[in-house]
Amino acid sequence: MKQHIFLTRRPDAFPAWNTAFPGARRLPYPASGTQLAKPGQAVIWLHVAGDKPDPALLVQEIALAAPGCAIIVLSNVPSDEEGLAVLEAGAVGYTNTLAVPEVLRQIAAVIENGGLWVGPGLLQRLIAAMAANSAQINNSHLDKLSAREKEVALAVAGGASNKEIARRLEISERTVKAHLTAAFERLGVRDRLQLSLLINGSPQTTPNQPKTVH
Amino acid sequence: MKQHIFLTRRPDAFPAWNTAFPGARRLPYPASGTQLAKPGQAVIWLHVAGDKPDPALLVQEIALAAPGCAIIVLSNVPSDEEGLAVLEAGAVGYTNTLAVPEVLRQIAAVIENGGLWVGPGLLQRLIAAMAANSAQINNSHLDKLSAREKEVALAVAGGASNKEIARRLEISERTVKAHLTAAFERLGVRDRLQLSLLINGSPQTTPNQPKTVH
DNA sequence: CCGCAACCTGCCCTTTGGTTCAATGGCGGT
DNA sequence: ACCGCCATTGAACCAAAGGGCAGGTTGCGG
Repeated sequence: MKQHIFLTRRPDAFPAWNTAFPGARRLPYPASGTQLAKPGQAVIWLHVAGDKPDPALLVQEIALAAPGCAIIVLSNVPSDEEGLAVLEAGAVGYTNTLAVPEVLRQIAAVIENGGLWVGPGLLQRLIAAMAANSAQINNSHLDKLSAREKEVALAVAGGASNKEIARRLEISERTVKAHLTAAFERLGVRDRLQLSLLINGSPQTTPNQPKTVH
Repeated sequence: MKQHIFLTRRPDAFPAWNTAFPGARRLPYPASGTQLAKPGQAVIWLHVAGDKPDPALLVQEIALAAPGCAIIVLSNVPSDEEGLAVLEAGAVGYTNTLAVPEVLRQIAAVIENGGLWVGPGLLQRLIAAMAANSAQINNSHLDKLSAREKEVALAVAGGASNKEIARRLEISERTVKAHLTAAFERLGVRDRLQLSLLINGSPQTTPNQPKTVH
């Protein structure tokens, strides 16, 4: 079992930590440049209260002061944004300051096995976002279009005007319009802007009324 | 401790599972419509070998057969895509079939505390993707616009027409156009479509000639 | 008070986008 | 040969977008 170190500005509170790890040390934030722990020999629990020192920056500093040590952030007011920021900065865990000892030990166990600990809420958001992301990559909408319609639709999704597309494909502007009208119909959108949102995979696409099919 | 059930097509292998959970049952895949476990009373470990039955669909079926039960997917050939798919489908864990008993117990503990278990590799990818995503949300372009211009710009980026925006903001359509003209000018774009691409953070935005400023 | 920026609007105009009603020709399947 | 799908186009038309000109209000800092 590695050495556990709690970093906090208020060294007098939070008995849950002592309960979870009786042998842990409890320290104030270290000064920049100091050595906090032997490389890789400790687990750092970082308590952040507000956003006065940017939590993400703090994590990066601590990482320098204790190279190779796992850093877990405990936040008084956890938010998905903050969690994302600290994890991006290199933390391996993010949870509420008020977590009960059992959960703290749980997290420690996961971290010591090389895992990352993320709260269910944030994780759900991550998964949803990622799924939406991959959905927009192999975006099946284009399969509904004919070869030529696809070309035109992609050009529109890139921001081109009808005239530009006509020049690029060496067809008349009228034909561009014809392909577009067909594409709108097939994809159930109203105009080129919504076509673009659909193809580019906008976060929140308004699901238009699909217009009576015939 | 809840009942653990292993679902696999090959009921003869994987002694690690028995080691981790000596009292666990081991069953073949259930037929559609059958009741697999009492609602919420079990943890289902689902072993998937290839992608013959789509793992995600399988998860959804199992979820019906054992409502309220946590489902953890064990994959012979884990991949980020597969992990993402099964988590999206409702699984609460995803790991390698070859996980050692200690890790299996670890996962079980996390799941029983209401957590989700995701391998570090996938999690890292999720975080990176999410970070990229949020970066494009608070994109600095909007800061160049006035409060009102920002509102209409966002509406346009969502696919709204001038008429709709006018109604929503309770201003005349002419004013909407005025705000838009100003926004185009400030952001150096030509029309609403390119505005949308800029704000929604299109992958490859054609960086238009910024039109001689004056 | 004056200048300035933001916000709001009407009138009128041009350009672009989108549709309706056509028609022509190729190509593959029945 | 015929049908369906696709690509192409013209003429005409209407709606939407975009912008020039002109004019208002409000609020804020010098």
